[in-house]
Amino acid sequence: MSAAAAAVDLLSGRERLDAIHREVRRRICTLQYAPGEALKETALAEEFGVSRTPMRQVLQRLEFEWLVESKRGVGTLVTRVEFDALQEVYELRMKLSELIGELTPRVPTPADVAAMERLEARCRALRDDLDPHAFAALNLDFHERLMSLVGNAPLRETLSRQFHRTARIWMSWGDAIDWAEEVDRFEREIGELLVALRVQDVRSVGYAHRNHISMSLLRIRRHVERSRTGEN
Amino acid sequence: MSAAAAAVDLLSGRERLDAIHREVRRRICTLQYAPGEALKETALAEEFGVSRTPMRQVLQRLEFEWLVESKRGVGTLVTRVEFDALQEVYELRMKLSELIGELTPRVPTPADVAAMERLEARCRALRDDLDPHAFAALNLDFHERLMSLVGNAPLRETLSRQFHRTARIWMSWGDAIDWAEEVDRFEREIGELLVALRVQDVRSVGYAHRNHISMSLLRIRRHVERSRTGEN
DNA sequence: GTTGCGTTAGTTGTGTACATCTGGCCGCGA
DNA sequence: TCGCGGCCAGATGTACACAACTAACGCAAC
Repeated sequence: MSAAAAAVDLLSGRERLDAIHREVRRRICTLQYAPGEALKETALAEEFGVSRTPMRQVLQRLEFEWLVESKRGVGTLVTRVEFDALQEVYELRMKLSELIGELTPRVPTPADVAAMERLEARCRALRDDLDPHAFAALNLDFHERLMSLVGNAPLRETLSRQFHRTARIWMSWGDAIDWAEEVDRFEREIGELLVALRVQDVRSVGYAHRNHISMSLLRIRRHVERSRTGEN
Repeated sequence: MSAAAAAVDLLSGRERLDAIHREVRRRICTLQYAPGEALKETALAEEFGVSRTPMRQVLQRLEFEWLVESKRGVGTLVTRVEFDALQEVYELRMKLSELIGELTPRVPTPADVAAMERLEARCRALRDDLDPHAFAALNLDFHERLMSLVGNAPLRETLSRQFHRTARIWMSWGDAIDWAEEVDRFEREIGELLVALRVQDVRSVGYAHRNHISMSLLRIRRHVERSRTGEN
């Protein structure tokens, strides 16, 4: 068992499986596990100090979330991020984000504002110290904060599911991405959301988030088209 | 192994698990398994001719869909349908239904119209021969047909997930429901959808479906409030 | 050099024994 | 008669051995 997995060893039953699931999902979404990479049940089980049986439960759950794909005799492959499939996810995420403020959201508290301000500070710190993994981690934490405002549980679950499916798309470009610009845009999104949060206008939070998803999609599409014409 | 499960015995691997999953889900949604009932892994595994291991995979999948809940030492309980939780699902389903025609739907074909007309005929036949189980089965088939029009795969998956979660609510009322009226309403919904289908207007299909979900929610709410005041 | 095939190491899928826990039953005592 | 507490049948959770399958490697024939 590894040191990183020692923390989850204290937990038992369902909580332990949830912790392992979150950890593996985080590794996938931060590209610690590369797309196409084969995860081995035995190795993961040993690392987390469990047998293959519960480990397989976790991987099956990740398969439902479209993050891995088990192939008999081969391994459990981390899914590749393909723009054509993810475009549909983006379109759905845009529509779902509008619903954040429409379906009985939770009223923002000063604690929410403070937490978002901390995220803003972390984002600012990234401008001078670029680190794709740290950027991805910030993105995940930001998402979790945003989700805490969603009062409708099924909507929250659906949003999270679709978010994690697309979370890796930024990381998969390698050096073709202008990180400074991305960090800048992200900081601006957090800033916009803070304005809406301070006046407790969750509807505007949802719309602002939708706009940023929309702009992300446009940038991704431009990038894909450029690289495709470049190949031809 | 039972006779009903002999059909799935020919399949192998993932297809077999999918078939078992659909069958158990159908039994839950048609109230063949009552809410609160304890399903036993061993009994189900024996019936479907598999061991506990793959049977547990199916049940875990049903747990993700909120249709069952595994409790150690007790059994795998079919979840109860509680209005307060399902109200959120209904609100999300209404919004999602509007998206059916907005997110690149498939263009309806004459085959779609014909299939929907067959469903209409089945519904008409139910008026004279009331059978809650047959009504539920019709509802499931209708849903599947409707979903075939949804071009956006993540939306289709989300809609199905939330539909199955609420599919049992009609059945759980027992004799308090006016079946003739429900069948009548359902036939009218199919009729409205047919009008839109014939002119290939999927957007109207989505909106009509949303309206019927909305009216369903109102009727359910009235029913719940009436029964609650009756209890006090 | 290239193509084809048999072998094999290694992976996921399945079956099964055992560990752990739960809820009800039974019996004892007040 | 009621209440409490230990016992136990039976359920899910876990570990592990084995089956089934895949891809790559080596070798032989052309």
